[in-house]
Amino acid sequence: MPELPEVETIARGVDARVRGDRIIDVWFGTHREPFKTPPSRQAKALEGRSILSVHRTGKHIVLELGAVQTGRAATTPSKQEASSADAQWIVHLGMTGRLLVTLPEGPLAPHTHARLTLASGREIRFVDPRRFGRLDFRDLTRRDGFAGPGAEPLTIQPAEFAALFRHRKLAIKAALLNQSLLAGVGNIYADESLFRAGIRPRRRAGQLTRSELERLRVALREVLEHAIRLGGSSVSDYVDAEGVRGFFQLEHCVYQRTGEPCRNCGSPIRRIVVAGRSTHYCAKCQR
DNA sequence: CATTTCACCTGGTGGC
DNA sequence: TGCCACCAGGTGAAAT
Repeated sequence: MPELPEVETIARGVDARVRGDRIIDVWFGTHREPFKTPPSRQAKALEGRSILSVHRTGKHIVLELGAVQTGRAATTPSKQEASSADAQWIVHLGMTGRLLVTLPEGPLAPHTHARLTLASGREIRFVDPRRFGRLDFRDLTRRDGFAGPGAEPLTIQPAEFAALFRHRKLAIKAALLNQSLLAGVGNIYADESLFRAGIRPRRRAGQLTRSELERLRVALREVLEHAIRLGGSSVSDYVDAEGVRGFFQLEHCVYQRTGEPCRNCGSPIRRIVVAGRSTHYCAKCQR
């Protein structure tokens, strides 16, 4: 379901609701797929920890966690900085995952795999029908904090961006989807940014000119920033932490618009398959 | 090593 | 209505 703008929207919403709260109880479902770290170990490690902050890295949501508090429950939210976190809970939403902050009495959605009861009375829920999402606990006293290999598309500079694609023979669309190059770009924003930059998805990454690459870098950043402002794209059932849909799907120029007229020139949008994924483009506007 | 293909899951849609 | 093929926002292992 979620690419960078959707994950950013969710992370911001969750942060606003649970920052400074504390995890007092953890329930996990019985399906094994969502758990990178065994669920029994994750549950034990999460219980009692305070949530210092929540943020996005690539398509991952990272909860920065403070040490387990002993004795009486703290009633005042922690003022600690994320830098003092000694653990992280890392959530990847896969294709259909949702991370919701609800009240415990709220209706339980099918395919709910995790419920974290908080001291405030709220609850964090992870729901994922297809079970492609992943939940992972990381002990920062034993290893470094989570960081994917891919660069952040919102802040990468021109030279570094160009270097990612140099000498590569694969299609630029496939390269954009490779999370170890850029973190956070998925099928929607790969297609939309290539349209905005006027570049055909099948062009070989290493053959793009310097100016085409710079157009692509700027187009990608603008598309992602615009989508974040609109709360992401709700193609089928994506919702943010409050269950609210995004609006960027209304502004898609090519994604899932096969046969419809190009918003720029009117020619029909084409659908092809690149890197095993549906790919949409305008043959006239993209060269 | 770089690149491509496919399996992993459930659910929705559209054709017959 | 039922059955089936196909499609879906992702990724990582296996094959090439």
